[in-house]
Amino acid sequence: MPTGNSTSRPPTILDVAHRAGVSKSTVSNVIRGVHGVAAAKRARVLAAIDALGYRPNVLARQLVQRRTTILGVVVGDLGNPFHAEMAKQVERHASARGYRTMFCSTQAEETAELTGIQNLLEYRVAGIIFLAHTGASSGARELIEGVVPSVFVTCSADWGDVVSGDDQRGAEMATRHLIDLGHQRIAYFADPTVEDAADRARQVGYSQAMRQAGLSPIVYYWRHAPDTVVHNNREMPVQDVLRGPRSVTAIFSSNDLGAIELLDVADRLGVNVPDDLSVVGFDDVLMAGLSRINLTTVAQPQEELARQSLATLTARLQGELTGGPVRRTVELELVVRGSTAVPRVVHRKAG
Amino acid sequence: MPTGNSTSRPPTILDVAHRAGVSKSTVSNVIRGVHGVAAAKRARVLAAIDALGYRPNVLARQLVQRRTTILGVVVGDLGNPFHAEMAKQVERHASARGYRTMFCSTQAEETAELTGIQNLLEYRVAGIIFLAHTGASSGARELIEGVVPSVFVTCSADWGDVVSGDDQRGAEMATRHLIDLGHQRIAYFADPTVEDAADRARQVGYSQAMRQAGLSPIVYYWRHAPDTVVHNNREMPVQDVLRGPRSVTAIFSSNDLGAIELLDVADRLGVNVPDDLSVVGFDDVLMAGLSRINLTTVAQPQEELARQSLATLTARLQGELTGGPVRRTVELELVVRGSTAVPRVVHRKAG
DNA sequence: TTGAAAGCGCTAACAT
DNA sequence: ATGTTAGCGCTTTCAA
Repeated sequence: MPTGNSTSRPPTILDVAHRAGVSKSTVSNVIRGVHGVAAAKRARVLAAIDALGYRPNVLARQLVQRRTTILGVVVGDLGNPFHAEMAKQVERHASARGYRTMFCSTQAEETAELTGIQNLLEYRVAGIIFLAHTGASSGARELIEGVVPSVFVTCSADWGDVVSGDDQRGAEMATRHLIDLGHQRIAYFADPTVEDAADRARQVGYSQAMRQAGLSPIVYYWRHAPDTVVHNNREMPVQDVLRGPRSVTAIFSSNDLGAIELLDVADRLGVNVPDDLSVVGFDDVLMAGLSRINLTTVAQPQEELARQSLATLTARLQGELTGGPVRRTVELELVVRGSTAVPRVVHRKAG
Repeated sequence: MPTGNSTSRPPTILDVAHRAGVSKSTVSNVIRGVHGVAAAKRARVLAAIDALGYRPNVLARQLVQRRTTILGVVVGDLGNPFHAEMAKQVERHASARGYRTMFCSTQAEETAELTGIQNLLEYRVAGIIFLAHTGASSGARELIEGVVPSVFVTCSADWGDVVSGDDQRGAEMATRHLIDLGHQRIAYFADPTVEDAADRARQVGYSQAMRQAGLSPIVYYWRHAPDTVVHNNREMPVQDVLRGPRSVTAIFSSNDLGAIELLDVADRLGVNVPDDLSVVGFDDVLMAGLSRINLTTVAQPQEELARQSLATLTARLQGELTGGPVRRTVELELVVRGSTAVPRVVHRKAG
């Protein structure tokens, strides 16, 4: 039973050694479980550890070993349910593999990301997992490359390992689903919070599916705040896309949050989903499954993504994986719910 | 410009000293910004630091200082949007005060919490912030008390500082809102993911408001999975509460997630909200504000909660706050949305 | 103002 | 099988 002495400093390995009447190496050997410590001594050491409430100082250990078991996790916005869930899964898998996680939140600001990375590096993290990355400048690369391995999950950089869903294929599935339902005027809505690389891949998948069906892609870049959309470098209100002469019968949003926002706007405008407008999202966040949201979406296997990223990173750390960046892609799945339906052609003609 | 030498070990303070032609103490003085280093030497040191790409090893520093600037954060479930947002705010405020955060996710399991705490302690965290706490045993207390200060945010323990919303008052407001609308059969739904202490306080607020209005409290403990509810130690399907002879006209849920689940069930059963059933939540998570959810709820000021917790913890760390546990309470606010309305008395009578 | 030296708590040779 | 010793990279007296 530990002496609840709150004023004294935490006991060290030396305190244990003294109490057990052995050298500190022996204590160290016991702690690290190295073979070849006499049973009697081992017992005495264990007893001393228990009596003193001794807890090894990981900082000291990792200082001499010159490597930590801390993993840096760069996360964009924990307020975003997709990111939060990814963070959770990453923490879970890291923890299971004996690593601790040090989070650094960037709010998609590059300066925040850069100072965050510096902090992680000062703690000599063993590796860095990017759940978001603003690849605006080469700042991150200059800080990290050749120092610690890093893996980009659901985001991308050409100088590190990448684990992500098959965005292009996912977008194709989503788009084809809408085409198969009979839609022809199908727009792609790019949400600004989606990573550039992912957005591009999804756009490619969308455009290819459209062209293969003889349809022309229409891409909108969404600014949520004033419910405005940018198309061909021109701003216009979202409502003009949902109604009016430029209106579409279906929208594929680059993520669920954008899609849900779209449902909100549609509701306010009296545009009925799915009768007047079909909406498909991307990610399959928890919210999407609520009966009131009921969003058709492309599901990302977050658990699998986290698993793969940790497998990749630990492989690098253990030297099992060497050489240039690898890229792992996991399968996505279309989850059909109630936000998509056959277009109401009659209405179109009448309008 | 740093030499991108990927094979060499990171430069140490000694490398910098050699290159600058000074002693390592001088380098240390420059790094820590202590006054009284000759301008010329300072410049040489700075140049050497830059040339080498030197980055101080925080582990080494904190080993000699015998204290870290790492804060442990015990979080229940990052998949829960309320927890995720709290985690985000806590990270933000910690970071702003120069602390790093080490997360440990517990999934409401005590063993996970306990091993998590041990890990944090091995890293010699300066303090621990609990965003969730299973106070089942005294395990956590035995590990932490007298070792590092800890603050319980939105949860509770009698041996540490507590920062939380005024749960009782919040529950009173919610209940009174329903009473004022004319409801009489108002139930309290306890969601299992809400911390015990918070749940109790909310129940008290609810019960008091009910009794003051001459109404009798009805408390249900909810098991989401099989849509079952426990009342007076007897299990029954939720639908029996929404319809049937035991039905109520309003429900106050101990959190938003439970309330949203309730909306789902109501939708499935064809029970109209708010006409047939008014629902009030607690927390005001992002989802609650979606037009399709539109939940009346008691808002927790998460940013303020995080701010206060960090203020409290850092005050302890700097010795500005000493003595027994303090308890800080922040004001809550009722956000009236579309899930509550005057009860449809006609319907009641007819049913 | 600067440098030398003694640790912080631990691991990992190396002796014994 | 156990103890001795030399660091890990840094801060912090203490002298000079």
